[in-house]
Amino acid sequence: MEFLGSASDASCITRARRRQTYDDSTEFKSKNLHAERRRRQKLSDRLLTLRSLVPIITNMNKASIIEDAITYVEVLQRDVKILSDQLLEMESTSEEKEKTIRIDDQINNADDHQEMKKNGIEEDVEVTKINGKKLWMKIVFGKKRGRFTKLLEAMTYLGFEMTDTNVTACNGAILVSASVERTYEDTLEIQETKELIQQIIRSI
Amino acid sequence: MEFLGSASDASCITRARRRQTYDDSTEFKSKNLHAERRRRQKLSDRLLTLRSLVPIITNMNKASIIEDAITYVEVLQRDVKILSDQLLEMESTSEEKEKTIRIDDQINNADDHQEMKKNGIEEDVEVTKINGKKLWMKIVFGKKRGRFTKLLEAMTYLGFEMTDTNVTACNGAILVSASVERTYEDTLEIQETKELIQQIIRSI
DNA sequence: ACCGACACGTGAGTC
DNA sequence: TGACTCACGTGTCGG
Repeated sequence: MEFLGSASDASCITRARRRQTYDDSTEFKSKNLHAERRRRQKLSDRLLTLRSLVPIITNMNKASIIEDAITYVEVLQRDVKILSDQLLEMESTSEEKEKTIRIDDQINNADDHQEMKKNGIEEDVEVTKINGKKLWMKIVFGKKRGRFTKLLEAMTYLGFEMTDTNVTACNGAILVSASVERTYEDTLEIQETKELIQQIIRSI
Repeated sequence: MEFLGSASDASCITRARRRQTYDDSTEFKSKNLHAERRRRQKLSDRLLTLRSLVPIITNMNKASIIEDAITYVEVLQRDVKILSDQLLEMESTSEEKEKTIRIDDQINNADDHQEMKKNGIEEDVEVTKINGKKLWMKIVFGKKRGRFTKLLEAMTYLGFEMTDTNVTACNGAILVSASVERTYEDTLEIQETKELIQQIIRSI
């Protein structure tokens, strides 16, 4: 029932200001005094860590800390919702786009590999050397829409210069024979060039 | 200094349990008694609204409420980070995809008539006679996806046999020069052949 | 009976 | 000075 207690330290939230230092020697009071102190300190610590998580702080008050935490939680929840919605939307549109591409692919370059193989023709790339800078190559590949143009583009882009090109299309296959030299490279490795062409064909 | 105060209501957080009802009639104490009551109530309200925002609640304790709020804020922050990262990644990959598609389009089917004409190149078909059964022809036409293949198909279908074909693609145009002879027809009219080729190009 | 959580009233500090 | 916040000690419920 007595009021004057025995509180020595009082760790405040706002600052380390010492307050209400009482005498501890006189009389010992309630048994739950220390427990209550611990409880208060725990709550203050929690409040402090909460405050450390909230970026925007208006006041150092307890109530303000909680208020700021409330608004921050609301902001975070809204952000999560917005972000997940955007992500969902993006995924769906991306899937649609993929689908469109697939359909596009199917419509455009419906590959005649079947027909080609049915007629006993197989893909083939042969490269032989004519001289140091010049190669001759024979390429047989399944007809796809735009595949030859792509091959030309790719080889032009890669610096190949094709001369005396001979192209024939029959039975769902395209045969290309051409002399090739690379513009800005003095040596042309046969195997390397062959693999490059195979890679181009595979990629288109 | 007196302890027995005048607290009538005590809105607890955990439940609406009435506690510590004191007598208000006896004596009036500190002036900040009401202010303190208001402050406590405000803080309790804030804590309650904060609790309403947190989905996972372990205990109804004040400290537990704040603790749960802390962990929840951490989870939300992590979620926001993860989501924004995913979104960013998706956007970049999507942009890459778009870019790929654009490049693909540019390579494939974007009819480059505009670019071709911009570069001073015009469609052209020239046919000259080599000998009775053999012609030489030069064809310049705007690049479209599959146009060359179609040209080859059409000419094969019409019985043309092309030898020494030279194909170049640049600036959105395709130039084809080739020697041509018709398999099962002995005479090849120059003007006729030229018009036929023009018709083929127009039709595709 | 013990222990934890709570609201209370109050003194003390700050602005 | 007054308005405000804070920590304190305490009584009192509930488990």
